[in-house]
Amino acid sequence: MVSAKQTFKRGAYLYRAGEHFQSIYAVRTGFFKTATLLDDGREQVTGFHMMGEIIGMDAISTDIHPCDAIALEDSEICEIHFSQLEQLSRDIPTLQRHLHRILSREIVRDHGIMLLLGSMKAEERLAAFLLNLSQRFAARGYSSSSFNLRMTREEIGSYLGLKLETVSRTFSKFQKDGLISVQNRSIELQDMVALKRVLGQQGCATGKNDRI
Amino acid sequence: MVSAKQTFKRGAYLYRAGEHFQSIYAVRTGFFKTATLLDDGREQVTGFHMMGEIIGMDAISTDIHPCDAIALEDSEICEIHFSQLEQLSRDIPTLQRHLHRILSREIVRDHGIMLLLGSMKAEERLAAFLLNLSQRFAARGYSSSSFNLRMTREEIGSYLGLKLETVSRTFSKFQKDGLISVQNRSIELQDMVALKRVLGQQGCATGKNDRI
DNA sequence: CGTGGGGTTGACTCAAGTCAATTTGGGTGG
DNA sequence: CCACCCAAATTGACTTGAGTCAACCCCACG
Repeated sequence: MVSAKQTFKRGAYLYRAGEHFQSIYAVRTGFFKTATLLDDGREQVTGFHMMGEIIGMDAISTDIHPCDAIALEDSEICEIHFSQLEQLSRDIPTLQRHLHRILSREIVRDHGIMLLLGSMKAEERLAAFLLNLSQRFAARGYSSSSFNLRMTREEIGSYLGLKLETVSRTFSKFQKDGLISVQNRSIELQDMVALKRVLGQQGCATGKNDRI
Repeated sequence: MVSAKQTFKRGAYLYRAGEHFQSIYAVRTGFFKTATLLDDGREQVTGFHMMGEIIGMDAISTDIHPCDAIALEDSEICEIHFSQLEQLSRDIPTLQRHLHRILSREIVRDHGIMLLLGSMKAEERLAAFLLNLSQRFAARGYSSSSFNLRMTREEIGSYLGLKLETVSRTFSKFQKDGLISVQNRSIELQDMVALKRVLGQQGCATGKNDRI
């Protein structure tokens, strides 16, 4: 069912919008973004995906991938043939349950982002974003306070519903206030408590280990 | 598996956030909203659900309902016991596939809303909202151009990431421009082409029969 | 009949977008 | 190895769309 690992260079497409759906993919190492190209040419980022996360589940409903998946750094992927997975999950109830949980979790995550996009302001969005990345790195055994962003300011902005200038300005403000230290893609969270306070003031629950 | 229909009066809770998950629910007649209560007391609407749609799938991942589901008018519900559904879908591959499609479709819909919230402005959001409702009514054999809103301006705003005043103002503007006719909850779409143009200018694909 | 929740409208404010100028830094080819 | 180049990032000045606050209307309902 799980084919051999495949590797993808930075910038390579795992799949493209419009392609026929056959498999979902588990990120083994590296970092991906998923994004849809809008009619007017702009790109909307729908998610960032790191080690251990599953990509491609949004294609099950139509058998067509609705978005692109692009490696943001050299990455390794496990392809999971979906109809084989379905077959197997018929015989293994716990696998079946696990699959359903994963699908459902994706829905919950999306609701979290809807919340963020619908009711938070720029600083809160960025704080939520950084804390979420931090948690996900921590859960994978990396530093929770110091990491490299794999994506551009524009991609962050697209994901968070902000313009790249706003992302940049907000990072600068956080740095000025001593919450973080940024230089280019490398980030250090210097005062997580304060970052959480930025979030907390507007009241948004961030799922613990979840991609927001 | 499918228990007898249950009825819910307007304002009644189908389930509440925090309750244990056991079943998903198919709306037979009526209209529901799902919403989460934020820490600060405000409510965030995550969806509106009408005849034929399934509610509660976001609870599969944790076995706890993450949001409330509330009837916006007198409604009938079919409860679907989820572990029985899983059991059955082990024996009926087409049912299994159908379930997966439904779960995946929910993800796709959420991505659509993320798009809306992240990149559209007020008029575009409202136009998308109205056209989406119109499509869903049409798909169920009701008029696509004339219907009653079941929700308040505040609930629409919460769903679309706008304040109720903005919703009201934008309706008024649409009316002034001859795109729609509103009085209170009753809406008539008078110029769908123009409404689609409002959408089109920013470039957002609206799924055909999908709840956005 | 009141009363109150839902809705509309206006005046004002401000957060974020836009436009533009500059700096930085990584990658490439000579 | 260096110089150049271009994409990414930063910062400033200005604009604007939507939020805020407030007054008011209008039914529906007790």
